[in-house]
Amino acid sequence: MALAEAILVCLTDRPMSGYDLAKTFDASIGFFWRASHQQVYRELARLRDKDLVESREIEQSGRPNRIIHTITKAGEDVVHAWSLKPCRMPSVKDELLVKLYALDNVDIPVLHEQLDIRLDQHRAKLTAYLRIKEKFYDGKKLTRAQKGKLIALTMGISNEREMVGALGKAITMLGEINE
Amino acid sequence: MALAEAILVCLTDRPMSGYDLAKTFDASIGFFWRASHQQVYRELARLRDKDLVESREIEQSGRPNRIIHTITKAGEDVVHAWSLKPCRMPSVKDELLVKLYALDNVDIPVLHEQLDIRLDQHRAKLTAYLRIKEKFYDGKKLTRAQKGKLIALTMGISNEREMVGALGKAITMLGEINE
DNA sequence: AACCTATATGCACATAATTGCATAATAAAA
DNA sequence: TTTTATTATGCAATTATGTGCATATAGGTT
Repeated sequence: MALAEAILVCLTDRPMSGYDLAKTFDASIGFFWRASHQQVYRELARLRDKDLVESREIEQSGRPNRIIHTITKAGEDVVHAWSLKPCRMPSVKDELLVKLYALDNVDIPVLHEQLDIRLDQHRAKLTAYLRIKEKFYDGKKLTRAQKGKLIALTMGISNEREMVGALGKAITMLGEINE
Repeated sequence: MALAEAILVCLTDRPMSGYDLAKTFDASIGFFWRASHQQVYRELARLRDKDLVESREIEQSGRPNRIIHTITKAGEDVVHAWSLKPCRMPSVKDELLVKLYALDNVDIPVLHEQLDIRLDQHRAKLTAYLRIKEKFYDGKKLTRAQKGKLIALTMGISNEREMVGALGKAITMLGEINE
């Protein structure tokens, strides 16, 4: 249910359209909570029904009107209440690890490729995170809100770096099996 | 959809009851793909409908009869076909990181506690994984299937170790904000 | 005596997520 | 000239996941 809260959190920063939010979920906050644009629009409708956001339409010509969503007082209260509730452990669901676990029932050269692909994906993420850190955080005077985002980003970086290392090791171990 | 495949993979090892599978999902394969016993029973019914497993009942007295599920040839084919399909990136959804991201809208002492709790959870996981590695893999002669499980476990260990380190660092960074 | 754990199965309801579809205009690139 | 990307919204159907409930017995603990 924390998609609602993630959206509300974004709106505490500034009022946004569904489109803006969807983009935000493809970048910044999406590093920690992934959601598609369809999910965002659906959740926005629910938030509006519960009066946690207020929506007003901005006329545009040539394309659909923008609908700008603003968090309400009730919405802010929901965010605060959520911040007090314990966090769940993110549920582990990784097909790649299941395939390693099931090594005897799996095509090993294909698995090798899949590990390489995953390694590239984590390398790409790491590069993206490092670029953001350098561009927006390094050597800058930061507000408290920015410091929070930096802590989250730092965890992301550490995570991706570890995955790159661990996948490299896994690929080596897998290679040694066939010798 | 890989719950179906995860179950089938377990059944390639040996025929099992739903209860056995549920226990397996609380331990070994559950480290990489989490599922509750309700999910397992429901998925087993679906696998039976598709003739990917064969189920036979074993009479017992005093408690419900055991239903032993055996993977069929069609089931093995499904596992093999699955092994050739590309793996998805596990979808990131971590409330704790969202709370850090939203630092300005969050109760900081409570967040501090939540980070401590998460740190303990990862420490506990790390300890459990290390114990399993020591007990079942270290200094033993391993089959290929076991080597696969060891690679997956090694990645799990590396992951947990990194999380413990990163959370420690995050807690320090959070502490420095309030100074 | 009351409670907890293990064994063993599963339904029903609710919430969440994915996938495909649908619309509609502009501007730039191939 | 056709295709693709960008802006902008959203529904419908399906699949997946989570939560609570329900049953039933044996054996050990407080």
